Amino acid sequence: MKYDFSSVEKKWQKIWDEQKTFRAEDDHTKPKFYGLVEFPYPSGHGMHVGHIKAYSGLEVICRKRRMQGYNVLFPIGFDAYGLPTENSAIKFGVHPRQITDENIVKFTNQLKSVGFSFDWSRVVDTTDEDYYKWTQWIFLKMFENGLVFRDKTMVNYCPSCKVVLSNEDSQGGKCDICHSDIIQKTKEVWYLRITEYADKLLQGLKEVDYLPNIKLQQENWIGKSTGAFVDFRIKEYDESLKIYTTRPDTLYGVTFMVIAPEHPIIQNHRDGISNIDALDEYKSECAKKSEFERTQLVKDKTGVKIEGLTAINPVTGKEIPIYISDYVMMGYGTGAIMAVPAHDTRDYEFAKKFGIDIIEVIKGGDISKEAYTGDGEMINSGELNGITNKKDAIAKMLNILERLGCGEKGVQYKMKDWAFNRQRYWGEPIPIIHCPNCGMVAVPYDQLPLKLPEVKDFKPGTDGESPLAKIDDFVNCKCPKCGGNAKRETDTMPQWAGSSWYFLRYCDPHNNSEFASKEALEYWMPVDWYNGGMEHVTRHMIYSRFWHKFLYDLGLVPTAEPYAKRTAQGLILGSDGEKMSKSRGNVVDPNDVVLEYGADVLRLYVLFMGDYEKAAPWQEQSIKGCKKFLDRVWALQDMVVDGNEYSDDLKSSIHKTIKKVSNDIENLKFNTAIAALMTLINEIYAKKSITKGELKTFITLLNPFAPHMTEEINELMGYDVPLSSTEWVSYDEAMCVDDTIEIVAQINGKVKCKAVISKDAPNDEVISLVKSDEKIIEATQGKSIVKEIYVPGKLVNLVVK
RNA sequence: GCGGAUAUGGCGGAAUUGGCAGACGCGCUAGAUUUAGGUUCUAGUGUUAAUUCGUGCAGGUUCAAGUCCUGUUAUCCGCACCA
Repeated sequence: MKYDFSSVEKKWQKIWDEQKTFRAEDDHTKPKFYGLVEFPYPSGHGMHVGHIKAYSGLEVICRKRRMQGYNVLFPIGFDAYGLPTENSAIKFGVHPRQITDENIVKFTNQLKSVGFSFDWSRVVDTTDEDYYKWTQWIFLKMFENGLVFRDKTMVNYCPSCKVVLSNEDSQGGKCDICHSDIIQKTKEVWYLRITEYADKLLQGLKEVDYLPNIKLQQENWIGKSTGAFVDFRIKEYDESLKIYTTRPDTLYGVTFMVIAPEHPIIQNHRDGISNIDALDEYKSECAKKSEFERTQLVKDKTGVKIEGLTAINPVTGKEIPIYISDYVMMGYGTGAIMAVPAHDTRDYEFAKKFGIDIIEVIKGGDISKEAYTGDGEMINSGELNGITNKKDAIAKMLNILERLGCGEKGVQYKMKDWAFNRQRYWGEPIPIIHCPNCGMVAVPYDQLPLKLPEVKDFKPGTDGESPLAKIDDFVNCKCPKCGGNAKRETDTMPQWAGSSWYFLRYCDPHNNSEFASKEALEYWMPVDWYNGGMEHVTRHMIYSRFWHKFLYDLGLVPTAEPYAKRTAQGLILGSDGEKMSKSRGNVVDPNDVVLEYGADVLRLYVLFMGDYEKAAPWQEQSIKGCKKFLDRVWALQDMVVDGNEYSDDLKSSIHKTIKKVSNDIENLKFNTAIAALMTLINEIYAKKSITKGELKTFITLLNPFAPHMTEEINELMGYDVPLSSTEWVSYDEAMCVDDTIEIVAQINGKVKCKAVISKDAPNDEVISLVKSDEKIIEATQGKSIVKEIYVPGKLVNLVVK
């Protein structure tokens, strides 16, 4: 009987849909498991095989958890605000709402066609009024609590199109649309004070189970550094220039200072600077580069010396020049640095180019050739001379600075506050009103959601305004405080907003009075296991942890951390080994695979193709192996003999397979779990028969991977209870241990022969057995055995001379 | 430049974490079945004349290294020159 995957898969998908098989239960007394995958952005291209791989991992784990008796919440939704939708709306003149709805339908059908066991009653759509009402609500709570502020920033601006552009749309300093030169323009924008949570975000990592490299990336992103703030007196004025350094120990080696071109001290003393024109020109040249580009142009340091401002090194009392250069950023530290050319590569390059003194203060390198950044004995450093330990040197210097009253210990974070706005239509409107009398006023909570108004033209407004700015009905309003005429904020929130709390909404998605009820949150939170892409472990995860921690501080969520565990899957590359992309033309559409091979084969293949956590290229040929395997599983039905027991010659293998599959699934080692099932089926084929009980175990183990076929076999075997409600199989540890073991005999580490021994044979017996082997005798002839090593159950190694 | 990773047969990848390198799958070879092709089944398949050599490259530690250490090269991903 040939397997008709198409009709069988449709049959079971219909049953799951109609019987709501995978709904999370509201019974809060059962043990729960909350498995979360990153919800997709419903793009017009439809799903990507990468989505299938990303979801298949936790899919297998969630199906297994249900079989283990857990009440499982495995939700899905759509992160639907974003530029691509808006751009196609502009291009085709269709409302983004319509495009989004169409795409969501498309994605839903595709996800269902793969048979994912999502709880479809809890779908969340970030662009839904009932959802973004609460996104705005949380934003207002942050506003109330002083975490929202306005400040200036530099944005990529196209003077020809008169719009603000993203970094992506302004690569190479050219506008993506009209190809004219981008300039950096100052604009006042919204910020969320995420830096206030920097330390909490860092500390919180101690209590969660994330992969070590994920933790490391988050730590590096937060980037806590301890150092010192030091004040350098300006000779010409009664003021000082504050810098931040992580290496206060090198203060004696400071021979110049560098400040960011935008540093306010220049504006404050324009009259006293003789070469102000040159500085202005340099500054405007820098304005053409984005911050990222500034980081790229490391090859050649540029800068201009400020004529008219001289700093004084607080410890040596020497006068030192001040330069402006774009390798110093206004956005980190104080926008000014003390330069120690002998011990900092960037400062070294700069000093070489401008002919500035280089003073060695740490022994160990050759500063005539390059900067020495290692440790060593302090020299040329007054009181610090002779200290060899960096920590001690820093401590001593901090003492000196304190005594001189010109410096103190300081902590800096790389992390910047979160620029929380976009000048675009398709996003959550920021619920703030600008009143000429009262300033910034929150939209009252009872007026939420502040709905996105209907517009005809979604194009960005000119002069960097949002399209909403063109709608008078929306903009003009009354101030909720004083009742006077006021104007609404017209910026919308960035795409990251909606995804910063979606996991909370899943707990109670239809609640109209709260973002989620306390009971639901207390039962379901935290997320037990979150899996997603490596590209989201910094931004999305840090942003959402920040929102969650904020809500925790308000007592609105029960746990300090949202995600108890986080893993990440590797990319699926194209068959050419390159990243899949439209432009390379190597994209695989999961639909095609479902149509040609079936959903079970697709699911199996994405998990079998390689280590789940590593990137692997798509190989059309290899899919056939998975197809063949499932065909062999189907054909097992022709070999069934009666009996619910495991037969003697398969017993041990079955127990071992149960153990391996069970453990491998927990460790995301799906490829080896599947390989173990393949090995077992090879054994069954060699034997040409399988008992009913053995087959039942086999399809139970395979069910999370290939649910359609296994449910069908289960039904054909006459079982009333579907596998989805069947208990996961257990194994007997004693059955996994063999009575006899094969050990290896080595001479000087090279394998010479093998021997089969009983599992509890004493050491002496094993060694003498090995020594009596012909090959060993031959190899040891005329030589003396210097050492005998026996690793129980593994090998014997004889060292001979 | 900084940060994170990766490198094993013709290919995708295994290797219980220092103990038989190449599980499992693809591909390939031969045989069986089939009118033929496909499918399916069976056997073989790193390399070598070898008891040889073999996990990007060069060293080192060890009785024993894909695995640990030092250096190095290449590729991929992320980035905010992080002082």
